[in-house]
Amino acid sequence: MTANDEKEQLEKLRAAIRHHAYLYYVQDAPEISDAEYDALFERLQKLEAQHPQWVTPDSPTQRVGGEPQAQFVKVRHPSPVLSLASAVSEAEVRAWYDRIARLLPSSYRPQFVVEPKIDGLTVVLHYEDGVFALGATRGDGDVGEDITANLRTVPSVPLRIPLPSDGHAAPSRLVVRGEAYMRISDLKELNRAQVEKGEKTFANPRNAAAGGLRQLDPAVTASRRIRLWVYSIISSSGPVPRTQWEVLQYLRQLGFPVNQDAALHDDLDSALAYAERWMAGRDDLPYEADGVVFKVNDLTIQEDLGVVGKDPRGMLAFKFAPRQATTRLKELGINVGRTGTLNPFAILEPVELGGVTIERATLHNFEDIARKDIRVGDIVVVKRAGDVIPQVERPLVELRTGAETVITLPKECPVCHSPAVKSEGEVAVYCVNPACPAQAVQRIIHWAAVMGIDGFGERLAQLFVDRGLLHDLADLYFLRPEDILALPGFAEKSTQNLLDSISASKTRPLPRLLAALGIRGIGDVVAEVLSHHVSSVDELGRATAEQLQQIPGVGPVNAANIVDFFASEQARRILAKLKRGGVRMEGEAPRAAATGPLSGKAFVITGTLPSLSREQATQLVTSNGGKVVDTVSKKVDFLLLGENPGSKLAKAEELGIPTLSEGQLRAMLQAPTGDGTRQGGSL
DNA sequence: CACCCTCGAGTTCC
DNA sequence: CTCGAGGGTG
Repeated sequence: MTANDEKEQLEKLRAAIRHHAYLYYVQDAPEISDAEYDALFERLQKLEAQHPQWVTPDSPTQRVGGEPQAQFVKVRHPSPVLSLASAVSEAEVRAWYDRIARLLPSSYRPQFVVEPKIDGLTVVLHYEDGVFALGATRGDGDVGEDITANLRTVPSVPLRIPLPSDGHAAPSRLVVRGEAYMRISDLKELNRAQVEKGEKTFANPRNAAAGGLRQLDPAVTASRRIRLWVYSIISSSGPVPRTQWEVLQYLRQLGFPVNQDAALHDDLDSALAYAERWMAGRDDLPYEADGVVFKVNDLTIQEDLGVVGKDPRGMLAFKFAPRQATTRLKELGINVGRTGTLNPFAILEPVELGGVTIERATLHNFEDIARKDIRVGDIVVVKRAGDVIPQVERPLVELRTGAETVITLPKECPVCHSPAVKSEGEVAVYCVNPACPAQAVQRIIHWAAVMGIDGFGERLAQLFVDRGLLHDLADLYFLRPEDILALPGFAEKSTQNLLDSISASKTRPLPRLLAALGIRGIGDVVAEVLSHHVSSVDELGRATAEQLQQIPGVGPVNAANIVDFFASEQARRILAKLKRGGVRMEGEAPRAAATGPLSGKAFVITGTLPSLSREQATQLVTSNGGKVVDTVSKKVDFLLLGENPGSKLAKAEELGIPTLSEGQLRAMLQAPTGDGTRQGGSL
């Protein structure tokens, strides 16, 4: 074989390998087996080894290797690489549309391209004379980092723009923007390998791709199975299509990998419908997406619309509200409850979920932690219960590195360092010190909330305790204006408001008072029942356990809790102080349950009512003889239904409980005699 | 004694 | 909202 023959064969091999790599990585439709591909590749390597002078930078063999770099060089982008404004609801997308429509000629109806928003790392690729010359991260949008050596190892990054099939000539200079990402399956594999090597695992594909591309040693990047999708042209020496849709076709023709799920729509409704449909199937995608991007198709219009900050007006990310996220559990925190319970919570690496950044989440209790085997350092799945309260669902055990630490029961209270105890057969762990300052703060907050001292929450309670102004809840009634005024954030007016609010709390109905004391196991409902059997706090204090157990809803445990409470030195002191402070400790005139058209009926309120606050609605129901309870159960007669109801509605439907609107409730009150309601017996 | 139903307690973020 | 557990019932 002559040298010329060999050179020709070498070129053919390269072309064949490029072709098959393109089919495999870009089209995802290989025509030959992996083994056949490997054979071609080995043959090329051998030829190049024999003729090093023929090795070119765009040869498929040049994807691997390269010298590790000392650091990344900064690269200025030819024009700013913009970011995206985002929306989390259809309403926000429509609001965006309304904003841009006002800037457009009134007769103009924009088309939209909807593209998946890939969870990856934005990269900028430069081609000189059709050859991959420079690749950079987005950085701050103006300046990124040169990661050319690493991007060369990514198989779907064309090292040379494949010759287009339809006669288009590749421009001599072309800069494109794309997203480097990992498939979910590849990430899993990578994490498995990381665990074996005892190295750090990745919580999501974006971190893995970003970590992979920011390796100083390209050989490491090469092992990461990173992929690419390209979706826009940043600059070109040749003609550029005038619409986004044509840009995607053009990039595809040039041989770049372009996501297949992009779609062109003639109006916003159609685009939104497509987006919703596509998002619904997101769990089945091989890659992670965090939403879609809406782009005004006409690029001239996009330019005319301009930029706000770094966000082009002509584009919008429509993110789906994820129901869960994964992040690292950095540390274990412990809260002290009002009753002395030590409650574990997770301190997390901040993660966005449903439009808010989550930094903490409840871990419920230590048994739950043990059952789920949650450890400090774990990557955990976090979700928001009822779309509000973050909780740690489970650890991703397969992502463990061995550096995680098992969570054990606390030995002592994190605040007062008294011993922590767990009684047999009980889940909760308690701080044994009744004088624990953390408990005092919680009891004060509870008192203030139940007695209706507005605006006195955790922050203030903590502040007042720290400053030595409050040692227990009864001290509230001995606060002096000058002490409050000296505190940060308080002036004349706010001081007076607080004092007025405290003063107003001195005369509350007996059930409020009983609930506010914070006796373990005694909440709103039991306090209400108790108030029908005693006329004052003192009378309750004199009751024996046997007497208390006669009261419905009070069993041996609650009876003992009540007796123990009144026997404690601390409680006696506080009760005496409350009396001195002028707090009324008796009920009003002997009370019988109010009677009226709603007698004997139990209501649950859900959602926002048109004209009544929750408190007003409760008042309205109780003053007409009805009862308002918090949870839907078989004993509930009606669900009072407002706007945006929560899960109570589903529960009520399940139990076949009728719902009422505020209007229907009012109509029931108007009715001369209820609808055959039995008169609730007064106790 | 084994269930079922309700209540209490604690929870996060804006 | 969720879970544990108290209280009542069969």
